[in-house]
Amino acid sequence: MNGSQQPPARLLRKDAERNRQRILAAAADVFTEQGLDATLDDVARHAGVGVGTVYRRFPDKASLADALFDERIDALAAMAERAQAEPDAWAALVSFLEHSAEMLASDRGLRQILMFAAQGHDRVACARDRMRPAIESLLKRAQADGQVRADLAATDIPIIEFMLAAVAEYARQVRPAVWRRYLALMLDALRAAHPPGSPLPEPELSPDEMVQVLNSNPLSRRQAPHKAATITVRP
Amino acid sequence: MNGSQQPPARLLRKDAERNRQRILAAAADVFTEQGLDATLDDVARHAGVGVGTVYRRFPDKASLADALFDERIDALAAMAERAQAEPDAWAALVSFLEHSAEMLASDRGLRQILMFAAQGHDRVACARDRMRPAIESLLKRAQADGQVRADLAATDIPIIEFMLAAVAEYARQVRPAVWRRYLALMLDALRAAHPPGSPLPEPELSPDEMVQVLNSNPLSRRQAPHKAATITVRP
Amino acid sequence: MNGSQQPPARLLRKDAERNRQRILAAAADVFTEQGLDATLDDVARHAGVGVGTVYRRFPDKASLADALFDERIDALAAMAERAQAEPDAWAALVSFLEHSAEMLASDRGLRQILMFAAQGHDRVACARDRMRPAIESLLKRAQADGQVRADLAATDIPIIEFMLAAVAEYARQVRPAVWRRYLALMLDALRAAHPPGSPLPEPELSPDEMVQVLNSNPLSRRQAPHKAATITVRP
Amino acid sequence: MNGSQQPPARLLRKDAERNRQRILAAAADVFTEQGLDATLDDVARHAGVGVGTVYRRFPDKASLADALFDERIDALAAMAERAQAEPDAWAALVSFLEHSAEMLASDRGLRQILMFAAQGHDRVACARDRMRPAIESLLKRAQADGQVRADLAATDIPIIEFMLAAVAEYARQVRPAVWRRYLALMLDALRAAHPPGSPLPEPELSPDEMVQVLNSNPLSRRQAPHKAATITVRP
DNA sequence: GATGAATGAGTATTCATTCAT
DNA sequence: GATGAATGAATACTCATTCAT
Repeated sequence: MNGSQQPPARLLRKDAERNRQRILAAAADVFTEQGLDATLDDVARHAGVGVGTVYRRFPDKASLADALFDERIDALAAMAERAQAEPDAWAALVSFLEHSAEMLASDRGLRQILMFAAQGHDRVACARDRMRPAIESLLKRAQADGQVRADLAATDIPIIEFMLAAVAEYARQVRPAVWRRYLALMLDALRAAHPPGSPLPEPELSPDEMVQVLNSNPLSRRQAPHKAATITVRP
Repeated sequence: MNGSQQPPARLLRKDAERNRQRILAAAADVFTEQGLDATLDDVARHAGVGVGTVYRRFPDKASLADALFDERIDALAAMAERAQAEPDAWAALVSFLEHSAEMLASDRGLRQILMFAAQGHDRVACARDRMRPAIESLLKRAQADGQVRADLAATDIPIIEFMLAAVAEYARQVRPAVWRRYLALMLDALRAAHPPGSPLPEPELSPDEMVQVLNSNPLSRRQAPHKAATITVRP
Repeated sequence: MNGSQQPPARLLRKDAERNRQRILAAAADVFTEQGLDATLDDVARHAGVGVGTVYRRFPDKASLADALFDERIDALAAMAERAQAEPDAWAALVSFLEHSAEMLASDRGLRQILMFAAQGHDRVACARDRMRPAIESLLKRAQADGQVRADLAATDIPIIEFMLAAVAEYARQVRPAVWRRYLALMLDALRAAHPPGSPLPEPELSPDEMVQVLNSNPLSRRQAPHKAATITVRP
Repeated sequence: MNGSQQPPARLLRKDAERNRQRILAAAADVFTEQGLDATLDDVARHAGVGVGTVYRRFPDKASLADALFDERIDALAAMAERAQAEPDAWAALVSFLEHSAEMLASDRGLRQILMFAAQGHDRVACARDRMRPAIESLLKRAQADGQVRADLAATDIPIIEFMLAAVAEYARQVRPAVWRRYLALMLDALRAAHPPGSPLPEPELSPDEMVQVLNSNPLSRRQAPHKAATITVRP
């Protein structure tokens, strides 16, 4: 999907890299099927390696989820960039929203990572950063064309995706495509042609706040992963 | 304790009912604060009863969550009914959406129940049924007045609530009120005044499907816990 | 040994108390045989209960060790008090040192608790406090009689015990009684009759420092046991 | 790497010896800081080699610790010999006791090896043997001068060191120098000038017994790791 | 020879649920 | 009926040791 596979900083031995890929693939499978509650033992079994191997590549469960997230964000970023090619600004934005929602709708693990997982670290921030310019450009262009309301911000886009992902998760067993209905609703809301009922009452989340949101979510509670000093205050 | 004194069944039931209420109240508190991950021991402690008592009243954790859900749905239904009093049809609908979203935004447990919990039984279906007429009436009236697009269905309303709840959960630590921004967007989408960008592409979830959705969600999935027999042979 | 069994603050149900005692006895056995590295599963198995039961009574492994320590300290305190009965001040001190070293020499678990375990909490401090008066009185009396050098402090006594325990641990398999040789040496060092080679070069550990020592030892690293706030400082 | 070029065995051994030294140095560092619980990966990383290389040079962790012990015993032996230079016999003995205790006090790993580690092989016995003559000579000379009690044996000296090491380990975080206090006490006990309270009650450990002690200590106990076969039958 | 990847039994701890008192 | 004691499978993660590259 995202062609040039982002290799882990230092090049791994060929077999190690193969295992790394196996693990990521297994994690994708297992998380997609069972959600993030799946055990790493399960992932390891699926990958045909020992748990130790999983832990050698990813310091903990959250990191594995992050890596997956990271990889998928690349795919989303690529989508955002591909969408720019679209001649019509509105069509470009819609195309991005639709394709990325399709991606979210078809991958339970990704959905859950998006909804719950996150990392106090740079990877996710980086990932977000990688997406942001493309999204901003899509949005600005549509706003410049007068096709999208001016009070919409770039950070609204991922949140809208998030809402659609929530619907997809909710109805996944019964009507996996029903999120399209709400995407259509949302698109109507984004149009600028009509006078909005009222100015949007809350400022958008700033990029900083987006990071904080991620850091405040469950999987992030990751205790100081590597030799961090821990001070304990008794209640 | 009062073993020898056999009180009439009625009275006992009254006593039991008091316990049941205590437990529900405690569960509300505890789940609201900590989400559904709170332990039943915690709930029991809050309620001032033993865990055993909780299990006497509710067959398992999911059922307790269901009962809570059930209760809150009553509150939502009441809200929907109160909203009818509003003279303006649009204002009535908005009032309902806003107040119920406020309720969801302030109660983590309820949010999680809405998002994940459910149990395939009649209680939840009944609960939904209780809400439906009021919601339908709110919606129909606003549609009749031409204030809301005609292709909106009654089942869309809870799903919109659900989307807002997802946002509230997501941003709870950082911007607990940001859901209002997306409510405003949604309201613009609901207005009928403007020509919709396109007809809504997916039919709404039917009431039956809403029930199925609940039945398909995590807390229900509880398969007979994996009880694998393990035989250990020493060398 | 220490007659009136110190009951856990709140009275336990009879069966629960029985289990508690079983667990303590099993822990004593197992720790004595294998040292503190024994697993709690092992202790539970020895006690004929499930691990969960052990965890119900003792929040973690260290607490179990503490409880044991606590119990034994009672026995030591009793010894110190019994020793007071001895008419001769020197004989009293020697009797205490000897009997308590015997106790340490015969119980590997106790030795290891003394050497490594400890608790950031009050139990151990309390335990120490329980012993201190008796030890101080034994020592002061012998010093008043001119039988023990004046520069010896009450906190030196437990440390001397500790040194003997270390020897006992070291030689346990080969010459379990050899500690007596070093006790005799030590006793000679304690005598005041002769002019000391030089004043003792380091001040004794103050009672406060004794507590700190315990708190700084491995088993204490016990992370905030119950809902303590944890602040994590990245390196 | 240099596969095709077959260097003479000697050269390889030289290279290997350099690695061996690196590993020992790294182990010294790491064990000194963190004690024997440090992982071999850590040691290897510090040494700038792979774990495999460590295993090529030392059959297991215990052997590495042994080798270190071995090396340090050399340093101790050197100390003992240097101490002989001291003109006064008592001063020579004190100098040795003090300097070797200082060494133990400043090296956690060495302390732990002394206290716990050992391996039933010849190396450690040899090491002990290397020290013995110097210690015996120091002691005999002081006894001949009438400065040290006659019933003291050469094997008492390492045990006294051991006791001081135990104190140093115990109080390391709070009062790292407090062992000097107990050294001073011990020195008073060693003096022959005064009539001993009583003859020492246990014979000293014989050199043979010293070896047995080492062989009986924890790191050796390593039983064939419990490898229990586990068969899991799903219901 | 050197490397570091792979292994997997082992550990402390949690929590839904059952059952004796 | 109520209580809370008991249970034990399950989970994330570690590390000594082996082995393919």
